[in-house]
Amino acid sequence: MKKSVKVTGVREIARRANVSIATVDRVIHNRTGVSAKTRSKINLIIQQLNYQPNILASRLASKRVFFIAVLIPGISVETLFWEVPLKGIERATEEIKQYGIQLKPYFFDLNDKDSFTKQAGLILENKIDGVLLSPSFVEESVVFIQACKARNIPYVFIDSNIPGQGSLSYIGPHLFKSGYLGAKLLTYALGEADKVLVVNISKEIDGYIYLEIEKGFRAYFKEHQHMNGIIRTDIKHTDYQSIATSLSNTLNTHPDISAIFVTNSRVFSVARFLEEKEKSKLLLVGYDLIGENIDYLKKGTIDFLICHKPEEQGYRGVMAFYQKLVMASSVEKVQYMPIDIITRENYEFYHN
Amino acid sequence: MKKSVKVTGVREIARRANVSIATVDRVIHNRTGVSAKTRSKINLIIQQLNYQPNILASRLASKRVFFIAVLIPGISVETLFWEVPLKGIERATEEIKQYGIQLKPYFFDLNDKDSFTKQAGLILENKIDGVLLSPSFVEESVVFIQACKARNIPYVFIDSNIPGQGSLSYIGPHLFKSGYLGAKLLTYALGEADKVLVVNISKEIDGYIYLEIEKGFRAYFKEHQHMNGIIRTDIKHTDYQSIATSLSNTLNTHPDISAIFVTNSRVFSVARFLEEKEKSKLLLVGYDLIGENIDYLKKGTIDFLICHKPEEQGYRGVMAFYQKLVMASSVEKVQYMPIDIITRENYEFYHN
DNA sequence: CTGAAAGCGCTTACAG
DNA sequence: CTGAAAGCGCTTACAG
Repeated sequence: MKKSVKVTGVREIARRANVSIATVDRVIHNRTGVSAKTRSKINLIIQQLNYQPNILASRLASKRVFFIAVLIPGISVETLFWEVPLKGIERATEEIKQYGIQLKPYFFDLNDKDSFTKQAGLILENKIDGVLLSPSFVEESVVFIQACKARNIPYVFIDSNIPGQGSLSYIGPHLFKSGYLGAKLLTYALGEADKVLVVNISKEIDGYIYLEIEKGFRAYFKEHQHMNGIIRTDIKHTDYQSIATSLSNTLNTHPDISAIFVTNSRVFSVARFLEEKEKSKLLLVGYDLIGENIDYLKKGTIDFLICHKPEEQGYRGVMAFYQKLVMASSVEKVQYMPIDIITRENYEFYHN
Repeated sequence: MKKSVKVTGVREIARRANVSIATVDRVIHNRTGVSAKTRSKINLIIQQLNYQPNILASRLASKRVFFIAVLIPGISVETLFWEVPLKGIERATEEIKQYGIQLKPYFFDLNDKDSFTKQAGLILENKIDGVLLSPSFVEESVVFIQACKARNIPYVFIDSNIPGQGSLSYIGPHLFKSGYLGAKLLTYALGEADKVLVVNISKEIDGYIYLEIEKGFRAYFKEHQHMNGIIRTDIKHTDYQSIATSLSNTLNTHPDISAIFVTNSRVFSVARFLEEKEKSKLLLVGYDLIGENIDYLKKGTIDFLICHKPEEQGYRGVMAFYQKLVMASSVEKVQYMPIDIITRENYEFYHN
């Protein structure tokens, strides 16, 4: 059997540099213990040959396993949404487990900032090579990623971003433009003098996410010089009764509201209210393809749902680490997801 | 250095079966030259161990290269659309070339059935392991895939389907539902008595694709008991003058048309006509995010573009073969693409 | 029908 | 700071 004919492997580099392949390996992986002279000689040859390491051989020979911590909200009745990114994370994990990447999930409670901090602390106790996280709580996230930085652990944001924090990547929506599109969708049912209602149902009303979405929403109306008044309602209690009471008040005060924009996935509660009050004709737009929302979309109570490819966010989040750690290639710093417009005519193709 | 501790590799199987690893390899790959007895003994052990071959090692050791032929329309001014699937094909190829998959493109002319048949003939002259094709010409495609079947070559359809032909996979839109959604989009600007116009600009007016789309389109109006009349115009010559003349006639005959649906990417020509005649206010819906369409979308002359993820179609088409040939795993028979609704507010996130 | 051995292109202790 | 050699888990001629 003939010796390798590959003229661009470590063996060939070693031959040209007059060193052993072990030394070549040290240079390729930037390890210590090589004289500056040897190092630069080898680097030159690597350039000349345009050497691309064989990932298969590399992963096969190496026993090293990369551990990636995943810090996202746990799945509850209230946050079914997070099922879907998790599914994407699992799909990616399945695809690349052969390459020695292992995921460790840490779930926090979206109603409890402390749970985030606690899980973040647990992550730091272990030896990990990366963190995939949803920075739902901005301040707590910043504290955590400072600690990651100090330890030289790369991190990737999904779902929402904290700009300027040096993340390996952000994978998620352009929130401003998402709100902007939401406003546009409302206009399909808007008379000249009609008012629109923005509903925010969340304990975290001042969160970065909602602020960005609302900015985009208002920008649309401003740019298009629509004279329609924008009413805003904040509902801090997420139980149905609180929501119904609040909406009842608002709609009584402003009978000329003809379209409603809900800034998150709790739009189904608004849909329920409209059905009960027989106001289903109001145009209703909200977020996310969760089961309850789909029901109202099918019935026509919800007219549009906006989605940001949650499954793909999870998938790409894991893949970002695969690219960096296994392939040693660069990762796009910002990966905006499409802002999908979902109606009852096309929702089935976005499900899962 | 310790011997492998992996208790589930070929070595362990060989040890348990009291044979050499070469024989195990023969059984794993269903090769001949193993006695029935030995074969079943080994298969049993494989089951017991739930053995999963190490793809890395397998591809590293094997010098075999899989050749996949790609049979799609060439890119011309008229068919810029096909740039995008090709991009997806190239991206996938780049990702998996390490695994010994090589692509060979064959381009045909969408205006010339013979060119399809000719390229198909060229493909069959070579030794190939799979074909990725757009079955733009149904009859010619059927002839070709019969030949593939006879040679046991798997094939994958993208962009449009020929159902019941035993393809490894179909990756593309659900055309009926795409037309159905198109109809829905038109209704956002429809008065009770308005008429809608369906425009088909193509030499191949009776193609399977257009028929399916139109079926879905008409189904929507029927199901929703809209009384709006549907006018249909076929334009067999794709130059602008022919299109303008034809549209001019139709719109003069039916001044009550308020919305237009173009069944393919040539919607930009209709947009140009509307602008020139100062009829930009008509609602206009068409297909595909090609440059010229984007221009009119931005200006508001085109209101909606429908897209079916052309880049992903190409990407997944290649990956289907990777899954089958390299991973030896199963492939989903039908992979419907989302039917994306594109407006000027969200188009940028679908581009490329 | 079956097996021994070389090899795929890397990485990893270990010895010096 | 450097190198020789074993090994990762498979596949592939070749010999019998």
